[in-house]
Amino acid sequence: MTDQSSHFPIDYSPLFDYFDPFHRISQEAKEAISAICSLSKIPKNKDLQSIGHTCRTIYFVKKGIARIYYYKDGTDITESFAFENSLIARVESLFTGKPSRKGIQVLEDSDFIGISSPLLFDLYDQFPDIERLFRKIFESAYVETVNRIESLQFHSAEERYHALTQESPDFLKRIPLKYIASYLGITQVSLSRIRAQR
Amino acid sequence: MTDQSSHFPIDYSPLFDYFDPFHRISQEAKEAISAICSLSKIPKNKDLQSIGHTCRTIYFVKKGIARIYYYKDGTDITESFAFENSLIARVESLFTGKPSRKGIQVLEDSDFIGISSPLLFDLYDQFPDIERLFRKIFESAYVETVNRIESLQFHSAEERYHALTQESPDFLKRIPLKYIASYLGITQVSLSRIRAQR
DNA sequence: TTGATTTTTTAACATTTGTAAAAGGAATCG
DNA sequence: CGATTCCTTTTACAAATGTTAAAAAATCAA
Repeated sequence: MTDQSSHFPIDYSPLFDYFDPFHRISQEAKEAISAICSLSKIPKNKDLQSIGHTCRTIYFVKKGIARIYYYKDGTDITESFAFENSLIARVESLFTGKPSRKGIQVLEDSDFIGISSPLLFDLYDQFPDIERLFRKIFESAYVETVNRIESLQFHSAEERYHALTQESPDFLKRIPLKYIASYLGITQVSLSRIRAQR
Repeated sequence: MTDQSSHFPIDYSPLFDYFDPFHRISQEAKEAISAICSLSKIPKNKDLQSIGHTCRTIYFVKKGIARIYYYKDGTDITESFAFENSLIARVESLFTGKPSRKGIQVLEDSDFIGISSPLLFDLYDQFPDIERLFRKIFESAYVETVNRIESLQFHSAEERYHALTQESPDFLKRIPLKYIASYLGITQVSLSRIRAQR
């Protein structure tokens, strides 16, 4: 089966292992979350979510890599990447309910656990611990985003590239450089130049 | 009284008017929040919070303007501004509990309502609606930050400047250009050049 | 494997942005 | 008011990054 959602029995343990450090929730709460999840297997280079649709699913990357991208004057720009054991969602659409100009594309054959966001938000009323869990998850994502601004605002492209190679060497091995360039806010040509410097 | 906190009777209505569109809370909840607030009056150019301290207060700007700033290789960089009727906090410290390399400086004689964050987080257990209110406030701030990344990542300095003049003409009237330049991620000289272009 | 396609690098030149220093203006304070 | 200080602009030059096109390298599919 490819490019399909499934309701076959799914192993949710990686998801709950990911949740645990943020906030512990009851077994009952875990079951409530499981009930609003489904598995998606997406082949390399396909879109998990297409440009123009409103984000109503929060994805957990079980296997593979994905990126959020959009077009600016016809050129493809990568906003962010997500690796195994992390969440990915177009938050500006998730939290506003407006259609997103961004899409999510898969860079390797990947498996996702999709959590329905409208159903999740309904669970918040019933399970305050689920609300607290996701509050903490998004607070943490917010902090990462603030740190990223600092990087874009006043580090040179070269500094940003070298920081990336140190923090996540995996990036360079598994992601095409053309995607890394726009993620760093520069062109492919500039990135090649930086790489050639030593 | 200047540069001092006060527990004199404070008019909290602007704060609760600001909260309302995010999430309605009970009168009891409002009183609980009021009980953990205090007023700070800070004169122009002074620091509301200094570099190196851990953020334990969320500020509401009642009057005036403030900015979050830090030093990169000795040069002063503005991360963000806050005007009347908005919140300001160094979230990377607020949510991690670590000391902040950033400070908050006041650009005009200003009045703030300071909300103690440890006491606020305690209220979350007692008042789920307060937790929900702040969850929504920070989700909204998160969305703004994501949009700012897009601006820094793939708009030119000139585009960013013109976007700013359109979105918030007030910026230009009330904030020294040297602070606007670093906020846009460029030097004062570059900003002057852009401004001179027409 | 071969051939086709995609990705990455290189080159040459244009444009943008940075740096340092000086000059002009504006605000502040006694 | 005058003097000082701070802010903004201007100038000249340097460095970084963008643009376009082509070559080289890597990847993919038959």
